[in-house]
Amino acid sequence: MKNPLPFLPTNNLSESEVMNSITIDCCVFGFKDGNLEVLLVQHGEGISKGKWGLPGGWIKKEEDIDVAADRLLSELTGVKDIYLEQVKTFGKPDRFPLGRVITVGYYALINREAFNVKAGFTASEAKWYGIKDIPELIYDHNEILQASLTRLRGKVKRAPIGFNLLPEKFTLLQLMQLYTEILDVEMDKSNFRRKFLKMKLLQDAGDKQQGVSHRAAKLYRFDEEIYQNLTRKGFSFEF
Amino acid sequence: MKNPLPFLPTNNLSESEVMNSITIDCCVFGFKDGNLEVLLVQHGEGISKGKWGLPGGWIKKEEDIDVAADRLLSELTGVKDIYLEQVKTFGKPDRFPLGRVITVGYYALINREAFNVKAGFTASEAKWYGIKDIPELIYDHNEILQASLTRLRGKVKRAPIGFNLLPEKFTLLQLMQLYTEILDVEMDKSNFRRKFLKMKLLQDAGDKQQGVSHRAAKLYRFDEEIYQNLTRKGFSFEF
DNA sequence: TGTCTTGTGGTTTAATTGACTACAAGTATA
DNA sequence: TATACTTGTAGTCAATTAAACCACAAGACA
Repeated sequence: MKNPLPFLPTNNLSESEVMNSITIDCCVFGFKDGNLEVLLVQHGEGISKGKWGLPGGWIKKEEDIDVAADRLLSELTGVKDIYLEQVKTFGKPDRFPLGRVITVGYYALINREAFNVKAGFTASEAKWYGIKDIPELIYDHNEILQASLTRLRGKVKRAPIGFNLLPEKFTLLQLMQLYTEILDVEMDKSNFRRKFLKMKLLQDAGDKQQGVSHRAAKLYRFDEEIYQNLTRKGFSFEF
Repeated sequence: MKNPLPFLPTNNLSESEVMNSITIDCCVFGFKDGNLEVLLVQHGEGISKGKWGLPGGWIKKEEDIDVAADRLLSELTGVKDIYLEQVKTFGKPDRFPLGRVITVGYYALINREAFNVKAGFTASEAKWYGIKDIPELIYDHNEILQASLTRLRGKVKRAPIGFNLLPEKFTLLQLMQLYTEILDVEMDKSNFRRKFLKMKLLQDAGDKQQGVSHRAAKLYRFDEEIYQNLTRKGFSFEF
């Protein structure tokens, strides 16, 4: 059966290898210098040439959709086991201009210090954009991005997923800035400190910041094991 | 193009009218006598004959997926404008035994007093099951139901959607029982009362219960307008 | 030495929660 | 008519939590 939609990039997959009416689009979040950013790619071919959009691609015929999202992401970033969560499926009949394509939206959180975006994927270029400086994107990608952001904001209050955006060791102020940026609220550093330490989710890393021009802050590490215990009881990060 | 999956019921749609690799399944919640229930249908034809599952169906080629879910539901229940929310898309390659079919899961909340399930749909029979008495369902429908329930539990704490399960006028104790049942927690009627009234979401309906063998309780009504105002500020139903 | 910045440990006060008590308003029935 | 029974409604009180601040320590830098 011929792929009825030959106008979409196929990520080096032949047309017969993929499902022909459903794709995946992924909103990759990163955090740098206190700013929340999103990884966008510039389409190098087809009708969207030159425009920015979310990275995405086809699902293989015998591939789980979560696996497809994971594959797409490691093809793009070179990193495996990225935090990934399905957001929503977008299915307006006219969302894609050249045919009916439904897309499953995901968002991902990555530690920007630990990877480099691979060039040459299906896109000619990839670039980080600050969350407040998102340009007009192709198709309904602005809507997907907005839904991802809303989901991230909700999730971050109920589960400690924010750590996926930070390096392994971090200071309490960095953590607070992360929450401040994601939730877009001001908070008191002293109250944040007390509240977060009381949860006992953080492990003292032993050492301190290096090379800063002020008093060096203690470094902490997120303790996955302790978290698993707390998860059963459930807890909240309302600030 | 011939529908490659002629073994699925098509809800009176011809094969050429639908997308052939994607369906919708819907978990319909109802509330009766203090119990949370789910509407299941028994498949009357095909390989799943005799087994129970969630109501579902195909998406038309030019139809938004949310619209398709809404259509499916009003075909089944005869009620329009039912509260409906997309939960998640399920895409394991082997979830459906006879071919690759991805399904978008929704859940719906309906007021059981306001409708009758229509017989004859794609199913030979439809029946309400208590949330604690769900049988083994076809395909991955148990998983879809579980995800829907989890989503409902989360959502009900952050938005006043529970009212969709109640008749227009209800007592505070009915409302509390609804929360008790959905969240599976005990609560104090007096504290519940205080907390809920403080939100000022409820409008005094003016009259009282009729025909009960005890002191008649005041009836309340959910005030959509007031809710819209509060929504902007955000609020929580933690009990 | 003094000043600047950021980190860290507190206090104070108001608001919220959870557990509980008391009683009011009806119905059923003896 | 009186009594018990059930559910609705109101209020108390101790314990906890949250928000707004304050004070100072630890280093860097001039």
